Amino acid sequence: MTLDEAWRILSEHQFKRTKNRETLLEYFSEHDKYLSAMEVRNFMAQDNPGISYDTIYRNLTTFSELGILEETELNGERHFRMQCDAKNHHHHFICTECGKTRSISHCPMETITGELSGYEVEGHKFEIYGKCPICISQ
Amino acid sequence: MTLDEAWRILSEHQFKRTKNRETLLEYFSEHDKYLSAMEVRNFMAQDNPGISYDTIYRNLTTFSELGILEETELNGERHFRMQCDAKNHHHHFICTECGKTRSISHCPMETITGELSGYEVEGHKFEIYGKCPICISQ
DNA sequence: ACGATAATAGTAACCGTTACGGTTTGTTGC
DNA sequence: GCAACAAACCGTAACGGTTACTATTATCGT
Repeated sequence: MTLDEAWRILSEHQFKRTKNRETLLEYFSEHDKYLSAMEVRNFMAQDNPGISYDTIYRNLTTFSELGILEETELNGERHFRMQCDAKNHHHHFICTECGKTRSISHCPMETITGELSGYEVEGHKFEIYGKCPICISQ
Repeated sequence: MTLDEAWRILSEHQFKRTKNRETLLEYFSEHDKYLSAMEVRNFMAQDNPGISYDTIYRNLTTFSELGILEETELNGERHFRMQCDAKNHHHHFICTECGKTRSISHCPMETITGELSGYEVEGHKFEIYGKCPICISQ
């Protein structure tokens, strides 16, 4: 997702354009990986040393709900990344070393819904963990 | 997994048979669902009102490492259930209403490893969330 | 039954997250 | 551009699940 798309979604929902949100989106647009709330906070504190946790978490949660960010839980902490392809449903390989991700086009749900007749499927999570080629060679 | 199998694994690893562990295993053997650490604590407190968090978490972690329990993270809390089939790799549908689970035999990794040449896969998570037939009809 | 050592109780610290009251900032209509 | 209103923010404290520590107790091989 581009910055322009993100800002369009925000303005459509009457969210204001603030310096904090600019910094936050800029940070995510430059990283192709899941980032913890603390990593986000540390980056934003460079521009704005007194930034509040309230601001960090409120915006991360809002952006996640709007589909601007993707969220997942790694090691008991909330992690976020820029929504990479809102149109096409997909999953991720996540490098446990550097955190970088790689999209997986295949979705297992296609072949499974038949196995769950009588059940109401609301969602699913499919993530693969391991080492990416760069981290393997180091 | 049966209680006997669990105790065999424990004794093989020189873990002692204690009242707390008996209560804990009994509780899991009677529930076909993921239970939070707090649910476990509340149950065990009936027998042993002064039970320590240390005891709860140490045993849950130990049992999980030994493969007696399965562990997953739901809503930011650690949840555990009796290992249902240690031999055959499988995944779960998890009812978001009652917490009960249903095994899914199909594993998506079989069809995906080819897509990840150059990557070192260490693990994966595949969970389906929704409502089970019983909760739908209520 | 004894002694070595694992297991536990009681309690406090830890850490990521959430919540709150008061202040500042962005936007909208003039 | 300015006022007014609501949204967004800061500073800080509370919260909840988890982890850690020390002294005490229980288990098990001998």
